Amino acid sequence: MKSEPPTPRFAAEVLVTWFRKEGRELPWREPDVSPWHILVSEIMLQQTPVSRVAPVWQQWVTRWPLPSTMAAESPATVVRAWGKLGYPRRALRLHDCARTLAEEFDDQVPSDIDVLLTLPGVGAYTARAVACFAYGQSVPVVDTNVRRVIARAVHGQAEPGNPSTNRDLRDAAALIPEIDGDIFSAALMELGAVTCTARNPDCARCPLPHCAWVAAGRPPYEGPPRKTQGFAGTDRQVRGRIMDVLRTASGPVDRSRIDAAWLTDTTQRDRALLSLLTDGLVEQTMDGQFALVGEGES
DNA sequence: GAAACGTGGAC
DNA sequence: TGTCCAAGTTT
Repeated sequence: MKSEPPTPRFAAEVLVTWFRKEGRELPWREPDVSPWHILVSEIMLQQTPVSRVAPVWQQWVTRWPLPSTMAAESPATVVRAWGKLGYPRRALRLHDCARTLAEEFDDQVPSDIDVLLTLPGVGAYTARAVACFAYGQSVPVVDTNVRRVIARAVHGQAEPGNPSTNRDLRDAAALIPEIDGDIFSAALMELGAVTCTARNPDCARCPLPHCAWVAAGRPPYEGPPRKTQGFAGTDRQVRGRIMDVLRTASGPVDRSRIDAAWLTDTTQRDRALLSLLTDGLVEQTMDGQFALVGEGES
């Protein structure tokens, strides 16, 4: 007899059960982790792998137990503690966020998605991740993993097309069960992170009772080539070099130290430095030296 | 919607 | 060795 695809409800129960048994024991998933610390983990995890986030997050939890304790620090201190997680503007925004929470939210992280969205560095993903993981709300949480799982299991495509927040949220919302919706959202992400991965999806271990992509014979991705972002020789690399000099230094440095960080193209070097000043990551001191913003404040 | 934005591990 | 990829947000 012909077997129908299982109902979404059935698939959801299977996935929730799988997650409870197989889900990774990540430090921010431990009981009694505060919403503030979950928010910190989510910001750090934006485009940065779990393995690199974990040790830094552990230090931050101990060092800054409340938004107000972080807000009391200079931006330079926070950016330096951010280390080499990448995209240091995130550290700056998180510091801003801490200040906002301390001053306007009584040191508490709001639970309402629309309020969360007003916080610096908090976008469509992070707002829902906090609502779901910190407050147990049954809401769709769409990251790159979820988009990939839905592309495969639901749409039968090897890879998702270009992101579309509204469409992606609708897709994910349609799958959420009435019971354990928060666990389900976490499970969907986890499946994409550990099993339904970008490179070598481990279909043999997939708990889903039905996958449209597998049913179609795992056809290769058909669609416009996705834009790959280079790095070597870009302004981003130069910014990274300059930030590394400033993070490593204990205080303001001479212009010559900045210049030594990128010798091949002085125009590009100047442009990168200017962009760091514009971003508010770097500042120039009265005597013409350069430093992480707020260096010497606290 | 496109482009910019770090860093390092894996293949 | 070079490309791909990682719990996205902002402009």
